[in-house]
Amino acid sequence: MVMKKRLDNGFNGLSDWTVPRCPRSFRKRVHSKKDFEDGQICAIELLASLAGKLLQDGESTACSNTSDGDHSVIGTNVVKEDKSNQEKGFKEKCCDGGSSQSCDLAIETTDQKQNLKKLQYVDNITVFDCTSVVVNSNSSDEACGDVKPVVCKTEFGDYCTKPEEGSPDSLESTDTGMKIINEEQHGFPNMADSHGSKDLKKSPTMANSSFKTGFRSLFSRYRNYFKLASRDEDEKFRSNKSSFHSNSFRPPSRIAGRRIRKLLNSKHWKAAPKLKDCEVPRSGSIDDETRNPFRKRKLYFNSERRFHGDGLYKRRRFFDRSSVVNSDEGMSSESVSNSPEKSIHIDKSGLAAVLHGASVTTSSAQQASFHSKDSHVKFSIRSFKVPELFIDVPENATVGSLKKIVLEAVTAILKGGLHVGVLVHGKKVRDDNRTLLQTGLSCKDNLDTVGFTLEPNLVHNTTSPLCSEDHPQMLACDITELVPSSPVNPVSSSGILDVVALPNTTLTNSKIQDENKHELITTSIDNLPDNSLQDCKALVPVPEMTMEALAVVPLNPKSKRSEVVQRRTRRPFSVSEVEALVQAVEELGTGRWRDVKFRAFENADHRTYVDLKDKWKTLVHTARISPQQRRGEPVPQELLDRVLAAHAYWSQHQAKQHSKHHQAGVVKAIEGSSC
DNA sequence: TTTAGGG
DNA sequence: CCCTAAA
Repeated sequence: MVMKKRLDNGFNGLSDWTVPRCPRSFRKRVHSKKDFEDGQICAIELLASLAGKLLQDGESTACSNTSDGDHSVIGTNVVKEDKSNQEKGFKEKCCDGGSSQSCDLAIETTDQKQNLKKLQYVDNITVFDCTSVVVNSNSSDEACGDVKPVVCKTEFGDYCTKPEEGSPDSLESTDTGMKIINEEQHGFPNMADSHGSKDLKKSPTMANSSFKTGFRSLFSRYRNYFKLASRDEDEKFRSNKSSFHSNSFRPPSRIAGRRIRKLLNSKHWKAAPKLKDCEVPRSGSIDDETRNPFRKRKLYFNSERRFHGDGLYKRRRFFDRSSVVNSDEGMSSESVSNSPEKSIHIDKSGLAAVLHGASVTTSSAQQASFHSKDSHVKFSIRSFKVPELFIDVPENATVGSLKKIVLEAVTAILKGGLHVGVLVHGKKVRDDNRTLLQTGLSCKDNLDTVGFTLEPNLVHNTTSPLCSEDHPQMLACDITELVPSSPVNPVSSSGILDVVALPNTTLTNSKIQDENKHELITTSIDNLPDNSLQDCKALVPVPEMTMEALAVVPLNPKSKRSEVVQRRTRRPFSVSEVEALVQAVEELGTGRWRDVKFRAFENADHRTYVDLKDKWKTLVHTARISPQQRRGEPVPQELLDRVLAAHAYWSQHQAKQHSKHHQAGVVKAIEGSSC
């Protein structure tokens, strides 16, 4: 139930994804000794069936069927999950990103025939303990663009994956899988001609909404991407809205954000509320106009414009969520998909290269597991978040200039260099000299409380056009899992994979290499050849798990704490914000915080209507107490007076309304009873 | 989802 | 700011 819900949210509520799944009994399989034995058999059978399969079908591939595939299990220890939905989600987002014109997103495609041989490759492997391994593997099917992950569990480091039944392009082979990765890094399935684009047409709004997240998710989805989030799309979308009078209108991105937040916070799911489209617009009513003495001016708080003027400006924003949060996000749709390397082009300018090169920062992993025998704490970083780019340009700016700005912004970030921060329980560990043990990072601990952050080296950015917002925040990453103390570099050793070897393509990578060795390591780990699995210690796989997979295989059942959400960073209201708030409340009254939010804090994503309401509450309180008792940034008395005035007015107003309502209700009741 | 109010 | 009941 929860799982389902999450998925739906993660994919913008797409409900038409009929994702076939194997019975829960399969997914929940517990590994036993028998599993181990079966695991042995499995490999052989796989090869056998595979060979037959290769002979059998040449190329006919009904993609829909293949992905649905029956679940005739070869090994009894097979758990399968279908990620096609995610892939689809990505496509939508991606395509939308292209169509929305803030950048030209073109997805390269390789020779598809090359992909025909598409094999399942073992993408990620997680060791939960010395006796169990979870393999999360995918097979790619370019025909439909689906990614078909298979999660298997076996014991003793043995593993097997289940080839897609009926899928000609399934093959059980790990090292071939590596090759595939290699091949596909030069391009990926043409998304335009897949069904993802159809969905786009169906739901433009949704598509639009998913632009940001989609773009953002590129990075984590395709681990060699640079994740770049651009806000301008939905900002624009919102600002195009000419009035606030539609109560039913909800900026999609915000909703998505809320959803995520909700996901993080909710312990239970409620039925979705109905849209109240028929609701009478509240803010525009004549009643308001005539009665509200405050309604005159419109003060729109825009944190950006207010401080930077209307000219071109860019600034960076960073994700302020700690990894603790991200451990949740990790289960979300965004960073889950394991897909072969792909490339993105944003124009032909340098950005593409930057994006590509920066891919190193990504990696994926899920939850931690560890060997209690050795005292090494093993980490694996699921993915780093890259600073979000916040771009605001005049409408009459050219697309070219926009591109340039984006490029500059990205370049500036990358040039600035990065630092790594470590978070434990959402708190930054500043003392570099502390041991992990002292920090609370023992192998016995839940490592999901650990987070790494990428912190831009702002010092070097002085020449950049970027201004940093607030405090330099971190780009949280999802940490997840274990990395052996002396990890092998499968990339170099195997020689198969050069995806991760892209590092030197840009300055970024070398930087990152220097500063984030861990990340590099874990990144490469993703592609461990299976033989490395034999060495439990050397195993540093990074499983990208879907939420479902996660549900299937509770990686760390003990860690309920992983759901602990870090408290939001405190962000005191500035005077200008207060002013905007007061202004809005004067006009709209208390009790309409959503409208207030849209009116005055449209672009201040970090201010929720609840925040505004709370702030108003404290403002009223502040206004009532003596100036000596007030703390924090002093609010001009004039504003406080207005607060009191407005509060008094609206309280009265509300009371009136209330009594009216009451009367009306009474009348109605009387009428009803008299009939 | 939004509002309202306590913590 | 968080949490959550209630709408």
